[in-house]
Amino acid sequence: MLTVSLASPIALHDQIVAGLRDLIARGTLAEGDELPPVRQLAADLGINLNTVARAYRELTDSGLLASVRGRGTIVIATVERALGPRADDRKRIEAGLAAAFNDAKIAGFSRESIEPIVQRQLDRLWKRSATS
Amino acid sequence: MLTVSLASPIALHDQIVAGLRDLIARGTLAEGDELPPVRQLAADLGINLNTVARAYRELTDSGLLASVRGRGTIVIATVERALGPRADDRKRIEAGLAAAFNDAKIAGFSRESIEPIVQRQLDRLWKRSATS
DNA sequence: CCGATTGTATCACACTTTGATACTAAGTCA
DNA sequence: TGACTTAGTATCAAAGTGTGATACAATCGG
Repeated sequence: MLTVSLASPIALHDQIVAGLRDLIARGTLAEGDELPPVRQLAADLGINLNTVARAYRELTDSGLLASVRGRGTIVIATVERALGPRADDRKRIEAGLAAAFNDAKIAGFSRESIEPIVQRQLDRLWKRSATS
Repeated sequence: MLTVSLASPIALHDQIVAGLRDLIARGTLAEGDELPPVRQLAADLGINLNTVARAYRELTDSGLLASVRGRGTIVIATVERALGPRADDRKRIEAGLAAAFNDAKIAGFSRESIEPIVQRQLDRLWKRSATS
């Protein structure tokens, strides 16, 4: 359900955050769903419980999760948030896309080769009958 | 031409790398162009020269720049690389796009609202007569 | 109440980032 | 050639960040 890589240059807790956000974004984790306890997920991933706890906390601070000591952690964000995107979100997201596209351009991708990748990503999150 | 933020969670040298890659990707910096000396760019940005040197070195290792002690640093990568993208590049780029799109989905963006943003990013790098 | 389970806080260690400083190589000009 | 400037590089220290070991606190079930 979730994996991390010790060899990755990305910090472990950031990998967990990204993985959980991915599961939430695609609807695998929906509002009210319980997450595994920090100790269990840490054991499954072979890492320290603090690292998982930190990821949970960051997502809690972001308003996606809710943790109660002794009870557990659940998802509280629906996939489409009630109030829609804010200006801050847009800026951050545009920066993320720009970095990825710059990377693609320098790596030698053509527009024709990158567009199908983008379409597949969009289809993955915002379901639409496949174009093929 | 380039700015960095001390407040950003992203490391300074990574900000410089991303900024230079952006300039290269959009063609502002082309093959053969000289980059400012590490001391000058460091002074302009108000940071240490080692930080700039590290960014230059990382891009040199990536094959985008060439540095010669005593002479300077130049761009050696054309925007479209000779051999085209490799499998590693594709994986990394897909991961970057997925993270940005997940972010957008969770932030409440609809597919209709994200698509124009994507199109504008693509137009920015792979010029095409504007659709407007 | 007592124990089990869960998230949280504290502390230590290792690695990374950033900076201060010194060194080395290439060019310039007398 | 030799002195000087300009360029990237190497070395070392300080501060910050990531990860882990351990102990603490809150909740639930018997």
